[in-house]
Amino acid sequence: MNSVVNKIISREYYARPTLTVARELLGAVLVRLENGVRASGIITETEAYVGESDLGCHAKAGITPRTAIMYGMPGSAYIYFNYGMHWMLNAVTEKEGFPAAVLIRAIQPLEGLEIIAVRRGRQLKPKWTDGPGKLTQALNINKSFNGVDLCSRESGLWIEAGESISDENVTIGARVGLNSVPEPWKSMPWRFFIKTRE
DNA sequence: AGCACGATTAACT
DNA sequence: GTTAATCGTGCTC
Repeated sequence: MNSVVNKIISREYYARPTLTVARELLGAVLVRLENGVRASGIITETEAYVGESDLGCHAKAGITPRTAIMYGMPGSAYIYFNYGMHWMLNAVTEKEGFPAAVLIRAIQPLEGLEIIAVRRGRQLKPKWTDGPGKLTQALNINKSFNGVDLCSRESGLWIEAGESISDENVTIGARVGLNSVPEPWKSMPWRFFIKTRE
C-alpha cells in the first residue's frame, strides 16, 4: 500500500508498559486476511486497561475463564462480548502473568473497502469503524479470535507497524463508558486518539 | 439456578 | 437527549 513494508509488530513490543503500547499503537495498521483478501485500517483510538488494581479493567475480578487471556502471552488477542451484541478487540500487553490489555476503539479504513462496505454500508462512511463494536463488525472479528497470536499471520488477524504519530496530533483523555467505575480509575487519562485528520 | 449489569450502537423524539 | 436491543459473565442464594 504505502512504502513501509508490511512489518508485523513483535511480541517484545506488546510486552512493554500498557500506556506506552496504547500510545504507540496509534498509526499502526490492524489487518484482517479473509479468503486471501486484506481488509485493514489505521488505528486511531485506543484505551489502556492495566492490572487487577484498575477497577475499570476486567482483571479486577482476578483470573476467571474470561480474563485468563489477559494473564497470558503479550501480543495475544483478548476478545469479549459486551451489551449482548458487540465484540471488543484488545491486544494483551505487559509480561506474562500481569493482566493488562489495550482496547482498539477505532480505525480508519485502509484496505478492503468493498467488504467493509458490505458489512457497514448501511451507515454513513465516517461511521463505518469509529467505535470498538463497529470495527469488529467491519473486519468480521468475533469470539473465534479470542486468544489468537497477533504476532503471527496464521489466524488471519494481526497488527503491522505504520506511520508514527507525533504528540501534537494526539489527544489524551479519560476512558469511555466506565459509568459505574469508582474514581480515580474512571478519570485516569488512559485513552489516546489521533486528532482529526483532513 | 437466578440475577443485575456492561470497555456499545443505532434509531428515535 | 433518550432508549431498546440482547446475552455472557461473575456474583449471590
